[in-house]
Amino acid sequence: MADSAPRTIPEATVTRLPLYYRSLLQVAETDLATISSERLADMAGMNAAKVRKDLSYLGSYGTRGVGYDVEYLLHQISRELGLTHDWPVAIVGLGNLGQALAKYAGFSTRGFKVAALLDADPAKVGMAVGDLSVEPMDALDRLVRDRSIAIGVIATPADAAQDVADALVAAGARSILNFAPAHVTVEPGVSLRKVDLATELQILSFYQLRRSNPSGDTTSGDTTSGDTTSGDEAMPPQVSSAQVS
Amino acid sequence: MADSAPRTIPEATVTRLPLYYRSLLQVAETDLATISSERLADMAGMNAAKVRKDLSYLGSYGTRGVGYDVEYLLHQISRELGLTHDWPVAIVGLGNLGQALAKYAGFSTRGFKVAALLDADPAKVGMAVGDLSVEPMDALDRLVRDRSIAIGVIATPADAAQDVADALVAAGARSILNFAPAHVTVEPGVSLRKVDLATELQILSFYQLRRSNPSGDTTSGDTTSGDTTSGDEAMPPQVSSAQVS
DNA sequence: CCGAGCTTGTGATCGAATTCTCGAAGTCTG
DNA sequence: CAGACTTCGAGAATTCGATCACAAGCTCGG
Repeated sequence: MADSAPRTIPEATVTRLPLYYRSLLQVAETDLATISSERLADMAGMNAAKVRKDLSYLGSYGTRGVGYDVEYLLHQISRELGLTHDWPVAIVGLGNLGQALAKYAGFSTRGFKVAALLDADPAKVGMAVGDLSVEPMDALDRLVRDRSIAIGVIATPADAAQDVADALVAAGARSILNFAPAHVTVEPGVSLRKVDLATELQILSFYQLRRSNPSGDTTSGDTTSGDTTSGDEAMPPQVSSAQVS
Repeated sequence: MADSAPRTIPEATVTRLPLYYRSLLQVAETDLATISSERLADMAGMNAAKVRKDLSYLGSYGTRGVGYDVEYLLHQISRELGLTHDWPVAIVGLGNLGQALAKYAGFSTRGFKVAALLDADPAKVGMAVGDLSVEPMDALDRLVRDRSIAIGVIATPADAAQDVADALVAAGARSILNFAPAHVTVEPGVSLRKVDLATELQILSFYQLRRSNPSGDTTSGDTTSGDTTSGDEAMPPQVSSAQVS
């Protein structure tokens, strides 16, 4: 038996596991007991070969000629992603975005639980958001400790992001998701991912511009409506890709 | 003279241009007129060689021994990204997230303008968010046409995402940013990017788990606090990476 | 129990992205 | 004006990810 399997899952695969997970959750609500790599690929917007290779990193969980057992695969992926219990998450910064995140239901149904809300603004402290109330920043250490928080979400303005990140790390958080449009650095051993709205839009803008205007001109006003079918010209259209922070 | 320069900017580079842009904006507010690739790399969380290679795809805009002229480079990048004028953006779905996005100030300062808000819920139609009011979905065609909207943002629940995407494309939008936790497909020629909160957290969770627990066990209750310094063991910590949709 | 038909798992291949390295080209000092 | 110093630009090498192709293994019908 033994785990001689090389436990090295490529990073690119890790980022796709949540997609498979989400698709499998959908399938699990139907009556299908098994799913083929091809069908799973369709659902996740992937191709079958990639799905199989990704899943093979977890182990040989499929059955040739049949496919993958949905429940079993779900279990394996959630085990791999550490979703068998809810992670407590702290949200720092309760402006528009922070409040929206705090109220976001999808959180709780996908392996996470909002366990603490913090804001530096005294006017916000004490405010109820969802079923939590906002705490002051100096409560961070205590909250992280008492509630076993390992993941922090930064939803502050850009200029506070680095300080908040430092505070989170100092308090013991080892994973940070940064929504602030600022680059923050953390010590090695702490995971950091970032989501930046403006960045995403700017990437879209790049391809949008190139589509209507192969050079780099910007004075051309509006997009000519009309031809909805053409346009597969030079740009890689539907891909989301990477940022480092 | 001529543009024999191969106008092929790698996709990975495109996703980083916004980061350079953001960093350069910061620099522009200081008195520094030029910046070296190394300093820019520091600011953006990158390494100098990558920055130089990325920028070289835009052209030879640097001066050896000196660095890059901040203003000039900003201009070139914003031209390349199509940020010299504001793109009108439509936001569909004004729940927590949609409202937060609509009010998000960073939008307007980075090349975009919220130009229309739509929601299928009659109870939300007419509601004022920021300085716009929410319109019904059947106004989509008209709004996209009249306001030259090319980019649509989906902030609906998952089960509405595909329909909204179809409607946006039919109305003439050619770029879509999807915040709903669902996979949507669009015809070739339409750009699609996705941002999924739960996905990001799950990726963090993966590495978090591996850090405290090199195998795949999940029954271990809480993260052992204490050793904040160790842990640079096997995981690639601070990288954000790609999803395809 | 055997052969036909699926579907997985994975070695091999291809291509893209990152990193390394160093010559070229500029500035600055004395 | 010469030589030391800085920094870019880009070829070369390497790493990483995606795709291909097919043998292995499973089920099912007869």
